[in-house]
Amino acid sequence: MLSLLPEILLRKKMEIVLKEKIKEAVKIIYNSEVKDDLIQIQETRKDFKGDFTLVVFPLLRFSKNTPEKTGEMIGQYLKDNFDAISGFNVIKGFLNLEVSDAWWVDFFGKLSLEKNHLESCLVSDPETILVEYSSPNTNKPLHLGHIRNNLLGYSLYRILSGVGHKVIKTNIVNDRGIHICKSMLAWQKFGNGETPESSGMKGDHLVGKYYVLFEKNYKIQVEKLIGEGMAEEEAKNAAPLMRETRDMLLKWEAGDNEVVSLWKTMNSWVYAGFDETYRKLGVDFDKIYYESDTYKVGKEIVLKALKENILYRNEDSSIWADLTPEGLDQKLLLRSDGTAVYMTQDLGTAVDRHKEYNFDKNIYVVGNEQNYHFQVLKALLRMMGYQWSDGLIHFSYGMVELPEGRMKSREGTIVDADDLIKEMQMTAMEVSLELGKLSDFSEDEKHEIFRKIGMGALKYYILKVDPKKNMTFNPAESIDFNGNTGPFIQYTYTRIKSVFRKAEQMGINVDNALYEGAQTGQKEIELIKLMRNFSETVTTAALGYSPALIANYCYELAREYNQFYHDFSILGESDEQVRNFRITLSKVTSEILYTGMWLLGIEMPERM
RNA sequence: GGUUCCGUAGCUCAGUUGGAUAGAGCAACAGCCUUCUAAGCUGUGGGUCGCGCGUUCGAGCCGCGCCGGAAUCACCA
Repeated sequence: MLSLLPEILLRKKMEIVLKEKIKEAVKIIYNSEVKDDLIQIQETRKDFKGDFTLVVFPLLRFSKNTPEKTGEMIGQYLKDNFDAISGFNVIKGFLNLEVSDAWWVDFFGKLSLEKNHLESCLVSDPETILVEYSSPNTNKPLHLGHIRNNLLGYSLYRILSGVGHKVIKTNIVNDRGIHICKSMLAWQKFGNGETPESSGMKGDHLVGKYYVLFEKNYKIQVEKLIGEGMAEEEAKNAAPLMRETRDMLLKWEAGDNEVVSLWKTMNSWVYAGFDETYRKLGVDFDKIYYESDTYKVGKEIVLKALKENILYRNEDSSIWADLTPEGLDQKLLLRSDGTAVYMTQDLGTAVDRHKEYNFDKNIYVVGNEQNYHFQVLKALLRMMGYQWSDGLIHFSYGMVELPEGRMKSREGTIVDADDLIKEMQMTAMEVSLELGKLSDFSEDEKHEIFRKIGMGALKYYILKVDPKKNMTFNPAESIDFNGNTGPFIQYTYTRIKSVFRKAEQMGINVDNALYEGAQTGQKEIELIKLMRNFSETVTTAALGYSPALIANYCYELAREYNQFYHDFSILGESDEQVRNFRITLSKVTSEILYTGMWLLGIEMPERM
């Protein structure tokens, strides 16, 4: 259980103190001891007057009175005995408590002094957490699905390290296996020595081209065999290309020079391509694992478990686990020809990692299509006696679909990551140029801004959705920069920055704007209330692995600020105290927006 | 068929220990720039929260049963 540090207590203080006061009230008025969980305090809904609301229904057993009367009694007690409460009203069974403006302003004063708004979110018991994300295959370029994966993984890293954990970003590269051999074989057969240099193609795209070429020719062979009267399953196995691929995999595992050399060359092309895409996405890794290393560890583990009779060998000498006692199925761990499967290497990777980092948690950012795989992985490790398998967490996120349905390589509907990134930045450029606010910037500066806006739009669009859910990626909608979007939040931020530039011109010191005794309005209080929720949102996001909570929070704060900005003049305010108060309000808003977006891996431009 | 997940406005999504009259954005329509950035703000319309039963003072949220959809159950990864 998470214990609260003093910083978060500050933010939660009102609820905690209120609870104590209400317990006191019930004790004095009704002579009863109340348990904590019967005192339900929530923020008052906007359509009612008040700041905090006590749900009185659970207390009726003590008052033996109507909800209205009970609310009245407790409300009156609080008003009389608690300075911060300036008034109350009772509607049905809800006691709405009004907190004095002075309390809010005082709270905001403390908030504005925080150097880093994440301090209030720090956990008291930091853990060592590995976050594995991206996990590409080296036979194809990255696509939209990988983008969601990378953005979620990276944001998770920011959030978890932001609240104080020691986080290691890892990537496991799927650089071996039958699928890799397919591209290699196709290149050997049809490539005529083509390289990224000779073709001018990005390496990962070039290799992907040969993978597609393989599938195309393989399909023709299979159809031909079926036409000759062979059953489909048999034809798939008997097709010459498939046999050659399997041979190649055997040679690879045996360390055949020619095959290994080709493999190294083609992989290096792919890595160069991936590095470029990662750089554009703004993600990176502390440690990269290669399955070409870990599958060996996996094999050893499997063979050891076989000796211990945890696994069994089939007649054809393939090795299996019987997971039926766990409610799962039989699982193959080594093929009859002795080669490893996906699960084998994942076993090896997990054991390797635990040896190296002794992690508390190992979070796998992997799509929900692999839910079963991770259920099996955990069960296997448990079976084999690895206690730490409890720390394996499958961060299972939903698929990205297009308005017309799933992406299908067959139908050419795969959204390529590089294309998409480029398109978003182009759109940002078009919109910016049309609005024409950046005419005094150099070309380089402008492009840096377009990049931030384009990526901000893309990242926010994807991260605002609950990771667990499948999402629809609507291209037309994703390039809309109005409403609940990344650019909307960036825009709010740049507006504040713009105010500060103006303030500077006017000779006003933004960092030290004193506002003692400033009169506040309802809108200002609303903003303070929202800002108060930041640390709790981040904490919940960290515990629930949900960047979406932070995204939606940022949106809400930006929307609230924009209303404030629209309704009130900041620098034009004649009362200096009020003006300074609004300046500080703007400053803290910009800080929180910046930090929130930072947790999502989204950069903020200073102007747009 | 087994397992897991999902179903909220025309569309995309919020709605976290069960709480008041279920919220945003997009799209449509009507307004607001001599003012700190209109990528903004305001307003209007739009809902049997898939259906039914149950638990509860109270259910979008919890339980059971249906209906609809997705994923998975490979000697693929």
